[in-house]
Amino acid sequence: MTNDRSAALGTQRRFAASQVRLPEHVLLEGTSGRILREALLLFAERGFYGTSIRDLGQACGIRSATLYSHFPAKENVLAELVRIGHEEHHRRLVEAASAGPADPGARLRRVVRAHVLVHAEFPMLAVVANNELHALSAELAGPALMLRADGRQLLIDILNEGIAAGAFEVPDAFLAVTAISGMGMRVANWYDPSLPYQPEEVADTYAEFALRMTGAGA
Amino acid sequence: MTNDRSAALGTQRRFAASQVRLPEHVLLEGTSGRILREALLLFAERGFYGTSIRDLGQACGIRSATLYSHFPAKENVLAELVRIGHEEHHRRLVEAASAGPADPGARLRRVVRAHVLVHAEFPMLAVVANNELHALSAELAGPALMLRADGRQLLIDILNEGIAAGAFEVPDAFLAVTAISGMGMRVANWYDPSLPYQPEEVADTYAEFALRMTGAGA
Amino acid sequence: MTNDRSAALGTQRRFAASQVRLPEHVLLEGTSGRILREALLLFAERGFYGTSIRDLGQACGIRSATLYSHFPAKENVLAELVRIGHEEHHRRLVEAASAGPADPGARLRRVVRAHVLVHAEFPMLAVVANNELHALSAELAGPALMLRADGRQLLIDILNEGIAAGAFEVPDAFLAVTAISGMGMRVANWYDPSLPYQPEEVADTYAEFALRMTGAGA
Amino acid sequence: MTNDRSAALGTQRRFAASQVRLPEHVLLEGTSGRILREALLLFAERGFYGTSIRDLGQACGIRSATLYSHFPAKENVLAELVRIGHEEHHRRLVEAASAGPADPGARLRRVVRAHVLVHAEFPMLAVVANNELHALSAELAGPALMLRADGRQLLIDILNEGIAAGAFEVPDAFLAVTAISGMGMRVANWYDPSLPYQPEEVADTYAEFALRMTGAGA
DNA sequence: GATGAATGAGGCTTCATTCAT
DNA sequence: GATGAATGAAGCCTCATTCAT
Repeated sequence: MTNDRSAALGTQRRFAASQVRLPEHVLLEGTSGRILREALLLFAERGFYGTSIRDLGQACGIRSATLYSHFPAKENVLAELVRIGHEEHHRRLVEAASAGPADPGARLRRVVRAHVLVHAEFPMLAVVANNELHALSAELAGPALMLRADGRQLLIDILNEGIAAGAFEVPDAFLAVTAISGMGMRVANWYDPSLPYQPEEVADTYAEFALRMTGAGA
Repeated sequence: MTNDRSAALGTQRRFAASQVRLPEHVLLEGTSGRILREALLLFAERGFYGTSIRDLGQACGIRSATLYSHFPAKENVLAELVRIGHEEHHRRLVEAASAGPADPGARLRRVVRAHVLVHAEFPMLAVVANNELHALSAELAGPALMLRADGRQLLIDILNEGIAAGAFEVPDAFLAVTAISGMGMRVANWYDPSLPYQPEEVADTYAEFALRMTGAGA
Repeated sequence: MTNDRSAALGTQRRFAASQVRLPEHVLLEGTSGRILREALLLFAERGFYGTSIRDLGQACGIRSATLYSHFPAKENVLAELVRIGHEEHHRRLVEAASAGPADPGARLRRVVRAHVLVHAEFPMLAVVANNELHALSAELAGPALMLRADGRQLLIDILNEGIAAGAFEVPDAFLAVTAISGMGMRVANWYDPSLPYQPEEVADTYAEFALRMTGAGA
Repeated sequence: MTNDRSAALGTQRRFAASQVRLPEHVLLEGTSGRILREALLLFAERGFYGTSIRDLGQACGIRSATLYSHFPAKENVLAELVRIGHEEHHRRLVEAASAGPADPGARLRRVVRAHVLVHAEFPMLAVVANNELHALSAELAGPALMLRADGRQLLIDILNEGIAAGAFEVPDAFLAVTAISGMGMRVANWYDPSLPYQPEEVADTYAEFALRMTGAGA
């Protein structure tokens, strides 16, 4: 670890990443896509309430009124980003849980890798999805909250399975889940492609940490 | 782990705690104290930009204009909360690092305990300090950022020390720091006194997790 | 008179009628006709300023932009309705004044009948023509104002004629005109086909009232 | 009747009066009063939707934001005017119905006089109360509608009473009420202090008209 | 300390209209 | 004829802040 790194971290406010990225399957063409991309950056940097629609319009090169040709309201731009973020996260978690050997250790490793990877690959999206959810109405936040609960349950099940199978030995399963989940979520706040780590390296290392926490480390 | 717990977690937006708490040494008498306490709740729930001074005044039972008899501006209310949060966090970290046996494992355990404990005891304060910092001007955010960097360095030093001494064996020291730091920070988002865990239990368990991550677990 | 009737009247805002009607000779085919009919309802209910072209487009099943393929501007839709309303009113008044016995009593009866009839048969049109005229530019409002003045003069002439001939005995001719004209105009606000009165009944009765007012009642 | 008069009437859009008047008991001091007075003129001239809060603020010599120190919303300014108008109208009607000789003819004369008088004395208020009610939400319009229904019932009762007592002979009581009520309401649209009629003259003459309509004329 | 009134700036959103497709 | 996207203006309202009382 160099001082440069800590210096870089020291000035961050909400996150370190500087590149706007969205999952590949997300349509980014046209004005709608432009709006989503610029909103991702602005909402991540300044928060939903800290971003005015004039800010957003200016970033997109349109008048703020034009925004309403593409989204019903400002809130719906956020809702779309939150949806994309949660769906991508959930999709990867589910895929990781099911694809590959079924033993708890291998599953845990795959799921933690996926969890971390999505936070390292899409840090802004994760920051927005995790930190700006409170700005959505209950109606618009609902789907995301359901996916979130589902993903958490997936991790809980693996932990319980591993404990039941004698593969894991943890002081407390619930706390293990919060710890594993939490450390992965925070990756979005500090990871930056300019750091000398590939997302996969972080994912692998965090997976190793998770296995060590469960007493099943290599 | 029961489904009840995960269900309760599933509805959270920014944090689970419901009780406003500030460190004991913080003066909370008079209108100024009332303002700080209500601001803590509102900023944690809705964010700085999502809270108007009218909201704040109403919560305090005063007109918004009265606020200016106690604070120069809205931003200074946040700055004060951010200061309190970071100072408490830093004070505890430094104290934990210095008090007690000097071997890396023991120090790491004490520091992680302190880190987690402050997030479990003052979840709202931590949420505000961690998530609303971006709403402060560089000038007002500066002191907090310095304390934050200092605390992180403290953890880095312990890790490096333990590695040098052969007490710790980690894939990567930087990633270990981010993981340990991150899982502790997220405690503020899910911990709630109504959960069947005392803050100390969480702190002890997370410290155990940290030691396991460093290969020095019990 | 039952309480039911007065209760029904009690909830009215601008008018009681619920059926959109326009004079038979008005072309209502095609999209232009549809626009006129829907505008009649909306302008009557909410007023010109209270109706957006989006509202109007939606009611017609078209996009608001399509409206401009049929009318130069929103104002011209109103102008057309105002024109139709005033022309129909004027045409009927003139016809009533000229067709039939020339004695003042008979003429007054016919003219009042026509005046009331048009308000009972086309209440929405009358409400729009009478209440929304102020939303038209002077240029577009001009023709309607001329027809209106002409119609009023027609009534004035009949009154003066009857007075000169000794057929009428009124305290004040001007006030008699305002009273007769006014009570007829208000018919548009309360008449509803669901009431147990045919438009002709109302017209006959009001004509009788007018004659009584002039001292020439049956 | 001169041509001048009809010419003057010919250019009117919504009403002829040019002087802003409110009942004497209405507090008109301070900014709130100023707002009410200017709103009365503007709403009468251009309608509620045709008047922007910037228009209103400018007329009052304040910024539009200041309006919100005195009224919760634009709609509440209208609601207050509507309330004042309906209460004044209702108060006078009730007073006229009860004060004086109880025979139906005398009561009818007094009530019609009151009805007309209030429309001649406060033409703008009447125009706003009668024509802009549709711009109020159901909640805010409710009280006015109740007063209106109550006033109408009062007239209905007098008519029925007179008929039962043999004092009146009308073709139809309901239509007599609509005619009497309607001709009085329209006074607000044409009466102007510059006309060579005192409000009392109009009221007396219209009362005479009403009595003639009921067959009880002098 | 506390407040009501005032303000300038700006919030989000809708307005009527245009135009290339 | 019809439309989706765009626009400049304007809609109502709330913002944080000031200041005389």
